[in-house]
Order: sequence, then C-alpha cells, then structure tokens
Amino acid sequence: MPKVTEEHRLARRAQIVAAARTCVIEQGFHKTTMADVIQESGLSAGAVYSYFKSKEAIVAAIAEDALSAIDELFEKLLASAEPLSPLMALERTIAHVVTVAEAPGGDVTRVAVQAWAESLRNEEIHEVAKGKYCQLRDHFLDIVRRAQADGTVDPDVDPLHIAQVMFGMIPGFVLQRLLIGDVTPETYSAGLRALLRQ
Amino acid sequence: MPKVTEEHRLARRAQIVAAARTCVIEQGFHKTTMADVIQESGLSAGAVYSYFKSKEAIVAAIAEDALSAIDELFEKLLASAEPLSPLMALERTIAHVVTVAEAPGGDVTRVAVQAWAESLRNEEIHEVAKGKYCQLRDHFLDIVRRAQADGTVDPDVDPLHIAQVMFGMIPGFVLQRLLIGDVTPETYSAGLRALLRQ
Amino acid sequence: MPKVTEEHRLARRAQIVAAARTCVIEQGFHKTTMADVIQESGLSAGAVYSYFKSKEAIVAAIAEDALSAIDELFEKLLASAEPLSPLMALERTIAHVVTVAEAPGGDVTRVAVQAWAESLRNEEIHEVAKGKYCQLRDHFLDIVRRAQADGTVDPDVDPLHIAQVMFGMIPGFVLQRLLIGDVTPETYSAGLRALLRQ
Amino acid sequence: MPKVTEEHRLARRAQIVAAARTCVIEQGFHKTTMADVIQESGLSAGAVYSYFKSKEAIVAAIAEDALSAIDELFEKLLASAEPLSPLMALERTIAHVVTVAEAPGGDVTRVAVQAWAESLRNEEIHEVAKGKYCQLRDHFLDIVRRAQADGTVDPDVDPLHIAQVMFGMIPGFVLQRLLIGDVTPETYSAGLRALLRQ
DNA sequence: AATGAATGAGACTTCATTCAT
DNA sequence: TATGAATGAAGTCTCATTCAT
Repeated sequence: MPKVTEEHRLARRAQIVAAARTCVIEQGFHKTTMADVIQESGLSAGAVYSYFKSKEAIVAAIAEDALSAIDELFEKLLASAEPLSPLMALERTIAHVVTVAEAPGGDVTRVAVQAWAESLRNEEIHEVAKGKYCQLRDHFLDIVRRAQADGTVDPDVDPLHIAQVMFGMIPGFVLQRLLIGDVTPETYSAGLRALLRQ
Repeated sequence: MPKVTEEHRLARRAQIVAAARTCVIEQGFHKTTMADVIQESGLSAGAVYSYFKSKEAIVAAIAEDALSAIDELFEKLLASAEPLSPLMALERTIAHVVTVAEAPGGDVTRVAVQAWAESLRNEEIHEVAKGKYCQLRDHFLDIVRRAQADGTVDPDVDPLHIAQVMFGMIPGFVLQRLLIGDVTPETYSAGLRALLRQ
Repeated sequence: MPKVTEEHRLARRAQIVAAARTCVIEQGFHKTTMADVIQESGLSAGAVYSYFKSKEAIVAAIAEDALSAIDELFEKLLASAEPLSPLMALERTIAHVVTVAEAPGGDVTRVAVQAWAESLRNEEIHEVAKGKYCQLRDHFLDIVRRAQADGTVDPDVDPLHIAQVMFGMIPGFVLQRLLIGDVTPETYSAGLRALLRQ
Repeated sequence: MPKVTEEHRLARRAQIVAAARTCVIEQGFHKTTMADVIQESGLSAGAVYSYFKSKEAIVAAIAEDALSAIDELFEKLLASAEPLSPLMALERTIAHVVTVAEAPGGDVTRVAVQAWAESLRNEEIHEVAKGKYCQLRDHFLDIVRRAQADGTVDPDVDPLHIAQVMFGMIPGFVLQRLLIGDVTPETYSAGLRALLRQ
C-alpha cells in the first residue's frame, strides 16, 4: 500500500522529464547538469534520484520521448483506411513535425538531434533510435506498397528502397528548420510537388 | 626559417586535429577529454594548447572540417560544364558521402552528426554549419535553375523550395546509414529513380 | 496492555538489531546503510527511528551485543565451584568462541572485530569495549589467583600480568580464524598444551 | 624523460600516504574523507588522484603498510643466527610493536586494527592481511622448529599449532594496549614468564 | 502510530587549463 | 620552447534523517 498513488509517481516522473527536457533543449545533453535538472524540476536531488537511477537514465527517457514524438502522431494520422499517396504522406509528416516542434514544452526536434549524436556512442540510445526509426520507416513502407498496388509507383522497385528515400527526407527538413530556418511545410510541399512523380 | 616553421606548425595542427577527430568519432565531443586528444596526438598538453587556445577551438576546427567534407568534393564533381539533372546530382552526392565516410582517418559523417547537435547550443558552430549547408544547398539551387531552364523541372516553382527538398535528402541518408545501416548509394538510387520525375 | 506493548517493543527492537547485525556481518558498520537495515528488518524508516534515535545507536547496540557474547557464556561456564587451571580456562573460552561464532544469526566475532576498529574513534563504543573486556579479563584474574593459591602458578608474579597474557590469546584466535581460517579449538589446545606450564 | 624524478614521485606518494595515515589514525578509514586527506597532504585533489586512482587505493596502501610494520622489523630482529626461544621471540616482538606504535608518524597499530575490520569485507585487503600474517607466523614457526630440535619444546606437537598460539598473542597485546591501556612489554613479559614453559 | 517520500549536505572523482622548470 | 605535474571548480550521486499524511 504505497503512501502515494501510482498517479502521483507518474506525475513526478513526468515533472522530472519535463524539467530535464527544458534543460536539454537549451543546453544539450552534456552541458545539462543534474543540478540544472534538479533546480528546474523544483525537487530535491534525492527525489530526482528516487525516480531515475542516474543522469543517463533521464537522458535515455528524454531521448526515447523525442524519438517517439514523430511516430506517435504518425500512426494516428496515417493509419486511416483511405490510401495515402507518398507525396501526401510526406506532406502530412512534415506538417506533423512542425506541430510537434511548436507544441508547448519545447521543441522536441532539438532533443531528437541530440539523440542522433548520442546514438553514435551510447548503445542503449542507439537501439531505441534504430527501433523507433525502423518503425516509422515501416509506415512509409506500407504506403509505398499500397501505391505499388495502385500502380502509382513502379512495382518493380524494392519498396524498402523507396521507403528509405521517403523517410530520409524528414531529418533533412528537421535540420534545415533548426540550422537554417527557412523551411516550412509549405516550401517543402512545393518542392516535393515539383520533384516527385504523382 | 619561417617557411619550415610555418609548415611545421601546419603539420602539428593537422596532427592535433586528426587525433581529436579520431577521439570524437569514437566518443563524441563531450566524452572526448583533452587528455585523450593529448595522448592520441603524441604531443604534450602545453604543445596542444599552443596550437589551440581551448578544447572548444579544437571542436570547432573538427566540426568545420566535417561540415565541409561533403561540399568540398561536391564542388569538384558538379562544377563541370555539362548540366546535371537533379536526380544525377543527388546520386553523385550520396556516392560522395559514402566515399568520404569510408576514407581513411575515420568516418567524418559521425563528426557531422555531432556538429548538428552542437550547433543547437554553440553559436560559433551554428554559424559554420549554417554557412556550409547554405553553400551546399546553393549548388543544388544552380542545378534546379538549369533544369528549369531546360524545361525538365516546372519553372513556376520557387527553385529554393526544390533545392531545400534535394538538400534535405542528404542528412536522411547519412542518418540511416549510421543508425540503421541498410542504405547504400544503390538502394537510394533505386528509390530516387522510382520516386522522382525525370 | 503495558505488558504486551513492552514485549512488543522489545521484540521489535530485537528484530531491528538482528537485521542490522546481518547487514553488518556482511558489509561492516560503514557500508551498511539505514536503507539496508530498514529493508532487512521489514519495518519502515519511521518505525526503525522510533526504536533507535540514530544509526549510531544501532551500531552501539550491535557492538555491545557482540562484545558481550564471549563473556556471557564465560560466566556460565567458569563460574562453577571447581577450580579451573589457566590452560583449561583458555581451552573452554576458545571452544566457546567457536560455538558463539557458529550460532545461527551470523558470526558475531565479525561484529566484534568491527567494534574493535570502531572503538578507536567512537568513545561510546570504546567505553563499552573496555568495560566488557576488563570484565572478561577479571575472570581470568580470578582463575590466576586460585592457581597461585594452589601453587600451580608462581605467586610472586602480579596476577594481572598473567591475566593480560591469557586474555590476550583470545583476539589472536578470533583473528586467525577469520583471516587465515586454519585455527580450531583443537589446534589451539595442542599449541597451548605444548607451550604452557601445567 | 619525466620532468620530475622518480624520487620526487615517491616522495609525493609518501606524502599522501602519510597524510592519509594521520587522518585514518584519528578517524578511521570510513570517516576519513578525501577532502581530509587532500587538506592534510597540502596537495590538490587532482594531484592526489594522479598518484592514487581512488580512495580505496589509498586505503589499501595504508593498510598494507600497517600490516607490514610488525613483520618488517621482525625479520631484522629475529633473523640472527643465534637460536631464539619462543619466550624471547615473543618478548622481542611485543617490544617491537610498541617501538613501532610510538614511532613518529602516528600509531600504526591503530591502522592495523582498522585493516582487520576492513579485511572482512574487502577481498584485496583480506589477501594482504592474510599474506602478511602468514609470513609473520612463519617466523614463529621457524623458531618453534628450532626449539623442538633443541628439545626445549615437545617435538611431538605440530609446530604450526604452537606458532598459531604464539602469533595469537600479538593481536591481544595490541588490542589491550589500545582499548585498555595497561599493558606494556614489561607486564606482558612477566605474564609470559609465569605462564610459559622455558 | 506508522509510513515512506522527500530532503540536502556532503562524499568521491574528473578534467580543462596553467605555469614553473 | 616544450613539458607535464599540478590546480580546483564543478560534476554525479548517496544516505541519515524528517515529517506530512
């Protein structure tokens, strides 16, 4: 019989993750200190460490959140019955990226970029990233297969290769948005429509 | 005296950058310590600090190198007189990415991903990244303009938007190659050829 | 009511001491955390603190127990009417040490060694240790005096000095048993019989 | 070509060990903090950690020193050609213990008692303690064998058992000296002469 | 009375940088 | 000029104890 409800525990955990995310968005994983997270969360060091056993665990939690963010809503948006052309799927994904990025709580795409870098030297995060992105890519794979069935896309090309290229357009949008700042769903749509077969 | 000394200085500098790159490829910017770089370079702490005033300066040097790597050869490859279709330009760029990544001295694309993350909190690296990537994107812009002049690409679409999408395919290739590992210039070519108007 | 409650209190106290002893035998005083004791006892933090005002108080209680262990049974064994030679007294004491050490609840001699170390910087435990060991030594003193009266031992030597040497054989047995492991009451008896006048 | 001599390094190391020993004598292994050792040594944290990789390593070094202290001089004292009776060997050992204990630099017997306790939960220190004490006991074993050859000691008793009892008298002296304080080489000699066959 | 979540001082250790030699 | 030992601020994490519920 815990003194506090499971609800309370989850709320505290979320509070810590939110605080940590805020810090990471501003300073990155490595410049964010536990003292920053503790202060931002409004809890004590001991409290934070009773929810996460180490800084690494917090980083992993935030990274997983950020890597899931796109796919989470992707499922909702694209899992509808009506077939979606590759172009429309990309347009909706890009639009969703911006929605998620501009949601309150800070731009998670900044955390995702951190997670990409971290994946290169942290096997745990690498596994998460690989898993999440394969899952996301599989959604594009479904769309490609439907389009091949429709005859909209050449059925003789391996659909995985097409899904690779489709998925591969997302990080480039995220990166241009963060580093250069002149891309929007509208500019990307225009470019896509000019470049892609339809 | 000045000539030899200057050469010597440059050689030393390159030696330090190479050592630091090796460390960064394995451990990332933040887990790489100056002690690591000093050991790997075979120089003394004092020597290293006489060439770079801080760790941050070394990081900036490596980041700049890595962010330039793609564009450097891009210029050589694409600055030829004959017009290049968007598809071919992308194919050559992707092929070049892999060439550079597999060159001796370690996979610079790993450093580039580190640099993306670092750009988000380090204004100096941000400026470099933005500059290098705008420059690279401008090359795509040229190609798009020529294609619009040829009538191969719709002339009514803002060529920048098309260049954005083209440029935006590169980071996605790099990322899938590092995180998932199942993309090659050949799979990407197949996907591009299926997806793009020609 | 008071009777039952008092019994209850004593049982709880014993439960805590037993739990703490288990921890201390495994990890020593300092590596044992209150969290360990709380978990091992099956009580809550608040409960444990309602029986002992601090970790130090628990440590003191265990130390006192361990330092008393030898003497407790010593009294029973040696307080008989018949005179005991120094040799026999030592043999019985050594035998008793092993009995106590092998009793269920864990080897208290391990706690005693911890208490020796702790005595050097904790005045409270020092007082307890000094008191218990003087008391134990006094039993040897009685035996020496009887032996001097019998003429078995030289009456011209200060009996305290003889008791010091007799008492001084016990820690060496305990230590060799714990650190080296090749001493038993039998090997010690053989050594004593060869070495001591009888 | 190190910038500092080996001599210098050894001196620094000794400086740290001496500082740590001072702290440990006052406060024990666990209450001694690295900050204490750093302050007492007059060096910086970084300097201390460049000579010892952890607090545990310093503790091990001090423990080894303390456990060796008795045996070191034991060898010098007893390795003479002339045969030494068990009684004389014990007397000289006890005298040596006091000499060592009263040497400048602090009473190492206090450290030895700490090491006994630490041996029970630290396998590295346990191995050192076991090794050193077996070595010391072997010296008593030699003496016993000579005495058996002389006919001074019963040749039918296992000499190891006799050495166990002889060795076993030393910790008891050390402990009474530290905890009770009324033993001296003279009182112990008197007791030994009254108790032992000669 | 009992619980156990929360506190926060303080422990150990690292590492970018300097400067006496 | 080059060296690398030394610095010390700052980082991560622990744990004895308390007190709101």
